[in-house]
Amino acid sequence: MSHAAPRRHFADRQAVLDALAEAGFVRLGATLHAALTRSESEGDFSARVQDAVSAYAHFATENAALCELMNAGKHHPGATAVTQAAATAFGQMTDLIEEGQALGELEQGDPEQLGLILYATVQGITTMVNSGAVGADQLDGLISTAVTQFLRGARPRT
Amino acid sequence: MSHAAPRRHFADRQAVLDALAEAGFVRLGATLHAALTRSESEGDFSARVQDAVSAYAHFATENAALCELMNAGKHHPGATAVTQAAATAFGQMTDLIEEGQALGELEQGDPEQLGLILYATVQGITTMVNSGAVGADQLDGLISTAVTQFLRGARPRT
DNA sequence: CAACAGTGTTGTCAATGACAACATTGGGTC
DNA sequence: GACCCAATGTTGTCATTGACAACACTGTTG
Repeated sequence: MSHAAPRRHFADRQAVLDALAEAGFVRLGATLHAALTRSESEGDFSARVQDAVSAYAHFATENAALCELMNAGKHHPGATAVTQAAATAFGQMTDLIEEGQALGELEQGDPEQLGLILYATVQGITTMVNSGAVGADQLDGLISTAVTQFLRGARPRT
Repeated sequence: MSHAAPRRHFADRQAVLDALAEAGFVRLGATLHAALTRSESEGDFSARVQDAVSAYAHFATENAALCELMNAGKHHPGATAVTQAAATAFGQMTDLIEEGQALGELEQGDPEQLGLILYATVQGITTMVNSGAVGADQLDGLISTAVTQFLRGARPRT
């Protein structure tokens, strides 16, 4: 391969990064899907959330650079493929929240907002692990505590 | 100024970024301090947390590029100044958590871990706002909901 | 004064992202 | 089968950028 060959397939550097980010979101979506399918009719709701979030967290720490790309959001304006892949992955979070609401485990309210908060929490934790601000050995404990507290905090008031 | 002048003061590009990140953490620390001092003996604990977190969130969205630098963690190995400035800023979160524990508003447990989760949540939300994944108009609502749920989720079990 | 530390200046280098011009190839059309 | 065209790859060049060396100026200090 010559140094200029990629130009045939990608307009510029950013296009390459966009494609990588898109692929990353697809893989992340698949990872989440696998985690959610695995625990489908087994385990209670909180275990399902723990599994999904844990899967996300490990994906994020095992693909640190990729995740940086994904959440950097420096995509080409109009890079719909990236946005769409992200939305698909994220949609599973929203679905999970709706599931919890239907089960009476989570309070009513915009599922997107709840999902966003959970997603953001995981993302924040993994970012700190990836940046070295927090030791990787703390990841599982943090995630588990965060999810537990999220579930408690979003539980319907009796 | 000539193009090479900065080299007299910074070993390389990364050193410049490190210095910027450090200054950012100092400013963030000051912002947090101001928010916490302002509400010192006025308003209940949850209002104090809301204020502090809101201050952080706005700092992060108004200084998006700076915050990216700060949490990127690509600092020179041994850039203690950055790490220390970050710890100072972060320490205020921990202090606030301890305050809540003393007031009986938060459950006992490692205050660092609780603070980390709160910090990470805010960080995750602001990252998504900064990347455009979430509209800036949703920031306040998300932060407020997140803090409320955090406080509920970390409340001592009666 | 003389030496020196601190700072600024010019000039150059290697790496990198972007680009143009040309070559190869394989499938489709007449 | 001859021809054409689109897809892909190649070489070469350019501007930008981070890094660096060599030299110049200035103020302080012995």
